[in-house]
Amino acid sequence: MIFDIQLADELSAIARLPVQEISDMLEIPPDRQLGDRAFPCFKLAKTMRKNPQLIAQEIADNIKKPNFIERIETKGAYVNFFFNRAVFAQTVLEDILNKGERYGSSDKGNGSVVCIDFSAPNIAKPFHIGHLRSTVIGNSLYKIYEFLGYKCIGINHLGDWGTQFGKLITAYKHWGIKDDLEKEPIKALLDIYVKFHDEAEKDPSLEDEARMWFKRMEDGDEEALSLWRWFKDLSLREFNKIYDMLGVKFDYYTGESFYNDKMDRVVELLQGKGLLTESQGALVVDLSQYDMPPCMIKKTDGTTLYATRDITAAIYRKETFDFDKCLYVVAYQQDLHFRQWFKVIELMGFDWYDKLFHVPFGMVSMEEGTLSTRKGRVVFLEDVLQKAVDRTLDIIKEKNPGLENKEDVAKQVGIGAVVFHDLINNRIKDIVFSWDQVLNFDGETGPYVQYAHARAMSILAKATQTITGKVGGDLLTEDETLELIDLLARFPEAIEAACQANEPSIVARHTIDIAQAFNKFYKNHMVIVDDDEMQRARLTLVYATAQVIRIGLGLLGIQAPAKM
RNA sequence: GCGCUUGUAGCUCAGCAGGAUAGAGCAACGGAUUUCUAAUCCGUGGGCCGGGGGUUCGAAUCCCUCCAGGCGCACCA
Repeated sequence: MIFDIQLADELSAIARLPVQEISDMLEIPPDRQLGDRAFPCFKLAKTMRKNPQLIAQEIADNIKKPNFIERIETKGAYVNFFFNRAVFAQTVLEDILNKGERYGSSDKGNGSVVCIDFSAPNIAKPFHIGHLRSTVIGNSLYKIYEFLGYKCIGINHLGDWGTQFGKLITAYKHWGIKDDLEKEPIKALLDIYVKFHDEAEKDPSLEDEARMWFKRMEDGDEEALSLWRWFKDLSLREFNKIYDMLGVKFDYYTGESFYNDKMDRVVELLQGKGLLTESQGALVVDLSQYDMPPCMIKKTDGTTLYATRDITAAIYRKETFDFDKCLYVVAYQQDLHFRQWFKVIELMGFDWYDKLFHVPFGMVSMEEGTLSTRKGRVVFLEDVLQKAVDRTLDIIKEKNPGLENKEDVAKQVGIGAVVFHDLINNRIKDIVFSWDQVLNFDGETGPYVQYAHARAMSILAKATQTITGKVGGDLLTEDETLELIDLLARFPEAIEAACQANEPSIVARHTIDIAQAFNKFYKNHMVIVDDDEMQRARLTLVYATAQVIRIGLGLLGIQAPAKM
């Protein structure tokens, strides 16, 4: 934040430490009574060989006070700074007013390219709650990076190739009904897929048939390929329904099949570098000196694997987009897989190996155990979204029956609740799916934030004054007001931190904090009051708050209805 | 067995490039609405920050070790 930099500047002049270091040391006291910012002097004690309390006192006595600091106190080894609340409010709100919906954005990225590989569902398999995380985390990272000036490329690396399609074709040939597939494609595909596994246990020849069909696909057989294409189209149509609901877009849908004709070259490249060794009939890159199992490039039967495709895709993306960073938003189960093939990229001599990042996230399971489509232990995302929307609609009918376009709002809020629920905690945490938690709209939830925003919008609509350029910071000095403004002031830092850690939850948390502070402010201070100046000042704060909440939600891929 | 990861209130979690008395939400109980949306707000109770060692002026945070859970460990993706 600009203030902290200014403060660090002045401190740096006295403490004789670099501004950055000082700025990192600045902290927020545990209690506002102590001050608004604090500078601990313990560390200086060593270099200056002096009692830290004395140092604190010296700093307090000698520092040139920036204009937004009203007074300075010391307590023990801490120098505590108290804001001039009027100046602080004035400056922060002016900044938000000026930047509008770009508040918190920057050009830090300077147009450098970030590829984000996310979502990547398997074709012909239902989109369940486990697939949601990659989708919403990736989508949010896309927006965060873009907001900070990066050029983002969202890639949906569809699971659209492999033996499972041989199975599907076989199953379709035996039991498929075209009408079912057109009507409810995913469910029909899943049905025949499950049936295939049941039948194959009794009649193993079905497996051979499936392999035969996949071989025909790989050989370019038109019948096999057109069925494959049909399945893929049907699936994509279904996936797009969900992506539409979530408001998620991709720049490319280059799935696994896209790299079929590009892998030979990579295998040759590996060969040329002398990295491939034969092991039990398969081709692998030995990684034993890096304490990892070998990375398999070709199976005994000569077909390629996941790693082969990932390596190929990475090289293709580097050549095509010249990315500065490539993020893989994939569950943590695959940690080893990524470490392995990142190492292979390094061994191949590509100096950009350190620009590849696995962004792992925790598992979703059910109380009964891990998700398993085949065992029927699965919750379809569409059902979750639908239930959340239905429940929202019930609540709206009860609480706000006069609301127009109820259905639209219910969608925004219901889906927002599900998305927010997935983004609020650190990505790495496992989630045990619970309807109670997903459908809870109280407290630290998406609807809570949206509600705060709607309240703010409602005030703006009802106000008798309008916002002028004048902020009236001298009227915005109460405790609750300062708390809110300080959170607004620190919002840009939260976005930076989220970007640096590839962690959308940081934005989600901060946005919750703002909503909370706003609700507190709302409770304690009437906005629409007779005093015109006061009304205008508070209105400005309300306007700024709504603006920032909207940005925060937007970065999470969540909408902010004006009424709910 | 080895590797990655998690362990903080009854539950879900934040805090973890060390800093002042460990914070939220949910659940429970008790309050607040003739005023801008009560999907809200206020209050009460609830904690050997997994255990033990170490580093430090200072450790939930860093290091070591142990314990417990999750995940992974070549022909699936």
